[in-house]
Amino acid sequence: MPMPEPLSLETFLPYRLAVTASFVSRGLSAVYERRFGLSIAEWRILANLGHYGALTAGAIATHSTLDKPKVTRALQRLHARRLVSRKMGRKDRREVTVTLTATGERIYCDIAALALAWEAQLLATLSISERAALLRTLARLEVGAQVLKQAGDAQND
Amino acid sequence: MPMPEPLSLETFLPYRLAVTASFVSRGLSAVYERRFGLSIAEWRILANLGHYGALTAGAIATHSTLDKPKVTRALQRLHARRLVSRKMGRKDRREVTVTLTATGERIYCDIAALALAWEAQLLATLSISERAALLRTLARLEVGAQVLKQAGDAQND
DNA sequence: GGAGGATAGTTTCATTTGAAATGAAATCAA
DNA sequence: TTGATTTCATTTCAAATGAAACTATCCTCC
Repeated sequence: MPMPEPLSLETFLPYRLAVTASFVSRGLSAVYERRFGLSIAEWRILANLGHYGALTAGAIATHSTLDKPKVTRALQRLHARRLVSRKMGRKDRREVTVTLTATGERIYCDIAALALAWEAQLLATLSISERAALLRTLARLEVGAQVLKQAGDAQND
Repeated sequence: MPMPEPLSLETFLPYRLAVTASFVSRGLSAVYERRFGLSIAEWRILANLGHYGALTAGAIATHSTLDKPKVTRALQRLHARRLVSRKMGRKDRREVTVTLTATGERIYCDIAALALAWEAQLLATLSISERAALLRTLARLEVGAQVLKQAGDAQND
């Protein structure tokens, strides 16, 4: 006797979320990869610096959910292209505070405009309330996933 | 004069989607990685085979949005563990048709049960209609992103 | 003050990745 | 049939990845 089919991929949320995020991410990155030669990590860092202003490398890693080596390497490339400047922390000299250069700021603004236009097209079929609901739901899932993960990890130690 | 700040990462959908998907994906994978020693790619393949039945390697790649080398390698590992069996296509002998073995089926069912339980916990804070709305919205975004990407690629050729 | 321990960022190195090349088989065209 | 073209899966190889080790600095407590 075949088991009842319990897991339908079409409606299994972790799967749908991963697939959608992958499509959206690749669609958007096509916009800036080709034109500006930036990786996803590099663009995320520019976006965080553009949005929050000067940040330490660690703060970038936290905000962007990139791991530390990725941040270090992306910053090296961005620095080589003179899109960011680095300054040793004056109080804590282990810290590196990173800022957008004028060129970096310009590129950030250019990409931000393109990214927002792309997002607007993507969201065109959703109503305002649907967009709001989506963001609210995503935020809740993010918190929920973190809580569940911690609970699971704690159980296995 | 500073430019008006247009791009807020807190509400920029591609970013939020990527972050949420990453948290959810890692949270869930913790459930089966440790207990069953399966990578995300391996589990996705099991899930597709369990759901759709026998598939060719190419069909798996399409359904799972994994690239072809990843599918090949994951199948090699699954085959070495005797969780899947491979059979040369009878009509087209380049094709490889992959099926779950009895062991594979059993592991798939075990993980499916765990995955569904995990999903249920994750979704506990959402109402039925919120869940439905989320799935509907994700599906629309997936299509939209594909269409936009094709439009963008066409422009740059 | 200095020993022990945390913390910020970098580097190392074994593993993973995926774009492109390859091989093998099918299909099309002449 | 033969030659050119396409398609399926695998392999290759240069590049990316990330866990763990490392360096430099800071902090704490005796």
